[in-house]
Amino acid sequence: MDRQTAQRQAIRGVFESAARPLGPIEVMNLTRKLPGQFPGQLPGAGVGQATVYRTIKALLAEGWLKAVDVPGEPQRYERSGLAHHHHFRCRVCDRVFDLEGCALDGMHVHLPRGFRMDDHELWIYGRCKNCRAA
Amino acid sequence: MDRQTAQRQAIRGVFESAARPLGPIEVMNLTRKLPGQFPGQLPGAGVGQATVYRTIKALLAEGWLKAVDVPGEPQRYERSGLAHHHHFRCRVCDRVFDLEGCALDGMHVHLPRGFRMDDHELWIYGRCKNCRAA
DNA sequence: TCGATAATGATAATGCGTTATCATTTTGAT
DNA sequence: ATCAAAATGATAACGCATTATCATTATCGA
Repeated sequence: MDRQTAQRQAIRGVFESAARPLGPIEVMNLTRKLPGQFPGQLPGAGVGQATVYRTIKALLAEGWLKAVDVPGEPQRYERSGLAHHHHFRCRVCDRVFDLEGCALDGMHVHLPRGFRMDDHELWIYGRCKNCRAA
Repeated sequence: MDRQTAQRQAIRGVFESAARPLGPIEVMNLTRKLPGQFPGQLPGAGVGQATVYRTIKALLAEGWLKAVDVPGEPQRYERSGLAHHHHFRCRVCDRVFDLEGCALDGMHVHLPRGFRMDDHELWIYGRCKNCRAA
């Protein structure tokens, strides 16, 4: 991860403009929609999936990305350093969106005696704006 | 699923006494601990994993079991018909426990305009009683 | 008790997400 | 501009959970 390539720029760009967690294939498809991202790029061309996986791995290692464990699905990834937040998964288009804030702030969660809570994760399921309209 | 067998009894029994969601391999291992569950059972014998998978599938189909989607892991299963509840995952022993009640009761979750919430899921991570002591 | 047939279990096969391979291309320091 | 080293991408290989296969065994109605 020490050379600058058009593919890596494209991948970082996709994450930065997404504002939602993306899976590897999602990333690959989004790079195909970037027009003329790199020199000599054919229309509709993009980044190969091996490169997407490799680059995500490297971006995780350097802390630029963070894994999001989606219940019942393979991992997606989002930019790290975002404020504490949770996610919404649309049951129609299957995309995951960021939600602002945390409904649990200051809330008390009742645990069995002797259990200790280190962390939590909240998932909201429903229909996103697009899929509700459709 | 129309014959009564010792294996099916054993599997149902394991779920009933577990009070927590179990994965197929977990179920298989637990059946090995049942002493003399079925005629001619050797000590430490249990139910084969093909049978565990098949039986879980059947119990899901008849509504006796319900899938639990654990973030970042394969599905586990629990008895259906339980009251609304959430889960605790111990980061040491990796077991999942039921929590009573719901911290979100009556809470307001802020969604982007146009989004609709149908359902939600809360995961608490930490150390269970056993692993905290150890 | 008998016998049709459903269930079991060892094992092979599948599906899918991810990683490794390797020939080719690109980068960036000289 | 040159060139060693790194990156890419097509594809093969892998790991893992799950499902299918099929010979053997168990069930339960007649």
